[in-house]
Amino acid sequence: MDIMHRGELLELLKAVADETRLKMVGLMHQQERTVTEMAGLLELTEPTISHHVSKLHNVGFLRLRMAGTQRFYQLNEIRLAKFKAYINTIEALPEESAAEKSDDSWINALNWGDDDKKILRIYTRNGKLLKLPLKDKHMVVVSRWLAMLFQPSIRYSEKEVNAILTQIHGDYATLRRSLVEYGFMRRERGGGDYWLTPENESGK
Amino acid sequence: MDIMHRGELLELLKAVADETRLKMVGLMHQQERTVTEMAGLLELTEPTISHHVSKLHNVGFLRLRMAGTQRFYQLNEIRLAKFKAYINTIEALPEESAAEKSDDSWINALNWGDDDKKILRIYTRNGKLLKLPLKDKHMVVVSRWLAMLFQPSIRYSEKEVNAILTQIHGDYATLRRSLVEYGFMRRERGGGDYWLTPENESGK
DNA sequence: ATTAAAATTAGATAATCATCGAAGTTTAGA
DNA sequence: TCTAAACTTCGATGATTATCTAATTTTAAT
Repeated sequence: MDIMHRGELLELLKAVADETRLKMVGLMHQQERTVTEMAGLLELTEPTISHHVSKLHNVGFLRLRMAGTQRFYQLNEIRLAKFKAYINTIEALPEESAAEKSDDSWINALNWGDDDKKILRIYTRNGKLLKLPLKDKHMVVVSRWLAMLFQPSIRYSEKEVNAILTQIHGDYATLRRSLVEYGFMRRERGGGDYWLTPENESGK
Repeated sequence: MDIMHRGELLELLKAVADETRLKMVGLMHQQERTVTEMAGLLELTEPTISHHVSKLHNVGFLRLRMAGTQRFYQLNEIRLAKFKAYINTIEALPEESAAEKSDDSWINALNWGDDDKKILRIYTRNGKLLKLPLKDKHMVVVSRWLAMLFQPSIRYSEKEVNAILTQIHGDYATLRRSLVEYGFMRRERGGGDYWLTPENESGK
């Protein structure tokens, strides 16, 4: 798997090095929680909790399930396990190499309309998703981009799909569902492999 | 050993969730470093590095060796290992019980002069050392207090002494040496057990 | 005693960020 | 189409803190 650089571990540490967020991690362990629920328990306002949820979610510490007007957040145990594993190398973290520093030129290289490029720029940096879009329109654009990570005519197991998407954002499950929901990928009825839908193979 | 509460782990996380300090952790791994040296390497001023060293040292992440006007800091691997171990319980940390919340009344109960009590209050909170005193006079007062953690006429192995002192501050080695240096404890020539010096048994 | 080196402390500034109230968005249902 | 609930976003505020310069302390050496 990929190596963790100092900058990445730093982001995870910052996400968790806050009293309120540390409490929230405890609350979202082994059960789903809504923003309103946590606001009540911690005696803070909903905007404040929403702010913290966003910080935790953006680094992939949370999984999200949407149901009606509610959003159920829960700890992403896999991401957390990775964090714990990387902590063990905290004294010996490699520098970020210059090559992989801030580069968004890949967006320009896309054969897309300017509007879509602008949207993509909102949510990505260095080829990673900073946060998940809320607006449907934006999520479609992001999903179209994600579809480019897969090869035409190839069948992927769920595990493989997750492995690819987790490079982009910790909440790979939400990304995977969006790919299917917006028609960029299909899967066999009742579960099984995934593959690109033909009309989207070109990424446009 | 003792249980780690949320507040304690939070302190450790905050100490390490900073870009400069994370770099410093790397620098002080497997070798001693001085403030001036790190200031040069990180291109920051000495006061800035001193500030960060203090944050790391206060939570016990560093060991200190003094030599002339220089202070050599190095990672306290034991404390770091403990931190790594506790990270594994991050989702399920207990609250701090009300009983162990902010209580400094124990200082008043001491049969000491007001000046010494005042000094002790500078460096301690809730029975723990916030930071190590620099002034000799202050360190003597702190050492006299530390001596009260031991029983008269009992011999302690170095391991036992360390176990007791580590409850007070992560840099137990410095504390242990101070106890001997200021005459509150003695040890056999050439190493071996420690014991309280008789004239200090009463803690005064 | 003076001086020099290393480190810390004091005080100031600027940036970051947790929190809030108000306003906007999305979804479900009447 | 209107309303209500859940959540997010916006804009503002206050607290924290990383960093600096200047001043102080500590130790060693001349």
